[in-house]
Amino acid sequence: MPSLTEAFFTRDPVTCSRELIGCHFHWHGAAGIIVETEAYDSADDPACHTWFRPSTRAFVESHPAGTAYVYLNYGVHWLFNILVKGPHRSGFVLFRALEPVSGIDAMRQRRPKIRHTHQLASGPGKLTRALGIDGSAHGTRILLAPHCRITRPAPTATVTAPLTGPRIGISRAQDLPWRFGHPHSPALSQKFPTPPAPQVAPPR
DNA sequence: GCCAGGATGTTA
DNA sequence: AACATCCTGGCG
Repeated sequence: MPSLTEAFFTRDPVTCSRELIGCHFHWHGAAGIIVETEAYDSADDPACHTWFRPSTRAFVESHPAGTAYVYLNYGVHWLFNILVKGPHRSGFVLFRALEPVSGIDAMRQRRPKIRHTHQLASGPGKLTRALGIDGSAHGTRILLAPHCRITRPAPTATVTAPLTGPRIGISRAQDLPWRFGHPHSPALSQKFPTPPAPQVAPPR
């Protein structure tokens, strides 16, 4: 399976977030399928940290595409993002959920109370806990690090139509459908809204 | 199964 | 004061 390079992240955040669904994320000997992501746009997205944090605007300016942006949320959970810098748009991809594939024993050790495999990383804070990601990854170019790989599946296995919906846990910009999910994955953090009924009756 | 509430650190 | 969350306990 081909590995992503930093070039993947030199496009716009929404495209990157959507195309990451179905890719495999390897971190220090553990790995899983990326089943849920969210896009944040550094220019005009009120939910993006750049909207209200000068330090995050400086981070975007001073780091290349593919840099990890990791921060502590609610004082409790590390959240893992990758910096995206395209010619027209920049921002972040938030990794929200993973379906564990390997290194499951290590994930269980870090999340000892979790019974079901598909609940080990079914949320952005759970994901970082399961993989052992913390603030030490912040600001590093993960795709150049030997312990990190993101691989793309064969074209036949690519998720062509990920689920979409509003982002979770934010109060601003609820109208933007910038959350993406793997259809029918058991490891999503929450259900996606059912898509609107088709406007025209399908042919029979 | 559901929901209310608490823990907790960094930013502004 | 707000916050891109998770877990627990209480209730049915």
